[in-house]
Amino acid sequence: MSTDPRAQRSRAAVVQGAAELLLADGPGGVTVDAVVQRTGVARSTIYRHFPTSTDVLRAAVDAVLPEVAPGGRALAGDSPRDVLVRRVTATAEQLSTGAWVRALPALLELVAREPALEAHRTEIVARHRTDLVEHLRAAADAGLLPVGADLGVAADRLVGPLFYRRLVTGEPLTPELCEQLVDSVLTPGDPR
Amino acid sequence: MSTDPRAQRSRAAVVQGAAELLLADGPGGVTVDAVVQRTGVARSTIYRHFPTSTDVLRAAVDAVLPEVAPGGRALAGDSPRDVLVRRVTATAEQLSTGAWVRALPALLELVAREPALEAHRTEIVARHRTDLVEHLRAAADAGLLPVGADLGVAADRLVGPLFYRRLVTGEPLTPELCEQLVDSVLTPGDPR
DNA sequence: CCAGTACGAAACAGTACTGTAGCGAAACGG
DNA sequence: CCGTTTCGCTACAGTACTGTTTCGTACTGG
Repeated sequence: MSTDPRAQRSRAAVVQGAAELLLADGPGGVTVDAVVQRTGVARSTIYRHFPTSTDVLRAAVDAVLPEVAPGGRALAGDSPRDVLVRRVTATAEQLSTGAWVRALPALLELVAREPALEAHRTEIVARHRTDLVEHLRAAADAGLLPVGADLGVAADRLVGPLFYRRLVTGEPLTPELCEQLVDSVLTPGDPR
Repeated sequence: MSTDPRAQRSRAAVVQGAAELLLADGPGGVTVDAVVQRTGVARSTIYRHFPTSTDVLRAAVDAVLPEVAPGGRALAGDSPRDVLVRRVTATAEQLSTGAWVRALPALLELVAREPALEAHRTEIVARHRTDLVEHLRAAADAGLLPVGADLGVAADRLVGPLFYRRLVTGEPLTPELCEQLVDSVLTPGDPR
C-alpha cells in the first residue's frame, strides 16, 4: 500500500514542487492548481495524499526548513576564533543566497501567522543555535570570552546583525563584517 | 472638487481602515470588501478614490510605515550612554508591541515581493538609522567608541539582535538585554 | 497473468475577491 | 435654494482557488 512506488513517486513530486513554489513565489504561491501545473501530478492524486492544501504547504515547509541549519564541520587544527568566523561567514553566505532572500521573509510571515508551525520554528532555531553556542563555549573555554558571558546573547550579537541587514536594511553581508562581528564578541578590550 | 469634505472624510476612513486591517491581518487582509465592511464606505466610493485595490494597500502602508521611526527626543543632561540605552529600549518596546509583532513580518514579506515599495523601505530605514547614528556619533565624540569605529556597523550591532530575536527566535526583549547591547558596543574593554 | 490500486483528466459546486455600472438619496457650496 | 458632486446600495461578469466526484487507463505485485 504505502510501498507502492507510484504513491511514493507522486508524493515526492508534490512535496518537491510545492517547496520550489514556496521558494519562488512565497506561501501564497503554493496552490493546488500551481502544484498540478508544475509537477503534472493530478489534482485528485494530491488530495489523496494530503487532506487539505494547507498540509501540502506544511510538507513544503518541512522540506525546506532543514536547510536553514548549516552545520559547518569544524576542522581540528582551527582556533576557536577561526571556527566562529567560518561559521558566521557561512550563515552570511546562506542568507545572501537568492532563494533565501525571497523565502526567509515569507517563512517568517507564515510562522507568525500559523501557530501550528511554531514548533518547527523553535526546533530549527534550537538546532541552529546549539551549534553556534557550542562553538562559543569552546571559545569561552579558551578564555576568549569574559567569564560571566551569556552565550545566548553572544550568539544573538553574532548573527543578529546579519539577519537584520538582510531582512530590514538590505545592506550586503561582507566577510569583513563577519570578522568584525566575531571580534566584537570575543576578547572585549583586546581586539586581537 | 478635492476640497469637498465628503471626499476627504471617506478617503481618510478608507486609509485608516485599511491600515488597521494591515496591522491586524497582514497584507492579505486588506481587501476591498473587508474595508467596506469595516469602514462603512461603499465599494464604489473606494474605487472612485483608488484605481485598484493595490493602491489602497499602498496607501495603508504609507500610513503605517512612518510609525517605525521612534525619534525619541534626547534630554539635555543625559550622558551619551543613557541616550543610547533609552533609544535602544524604545526600539525594543516598539518591537514588542502587539501590532508590530504581527505587522513586521508581513511588511517585510510585502517589501521583499513588491519592488515598488523598495523606495519606502530605504527611506524609513534611513530615517531610523540616521537618528541612531547621530546618537552614536555623540558617543564617539565623547570618546566612548574606538576611534576608527564604523558607526553603521555599530548601529547594526545595537538593534540587529533585537530584530533577530523578535523575528527569528521569538525570545523576549528585556531592558537588561538592551543595556548589555549598548555596553557591548561602547567602550570595548572597559565595560563601565 | 490478473486482481487490486494508484493514476490522469475533467467537470462540478462553493467561496472569495476584483473591478464595473446604474440608481436614488444626501450633502455640499455658490 | 438649487445645481453639482459625492455618497451608499445593489447587481453583475470575470477570475482564482478549494475540495469532491466520476471514469477510464496504466502500473504494481503476487
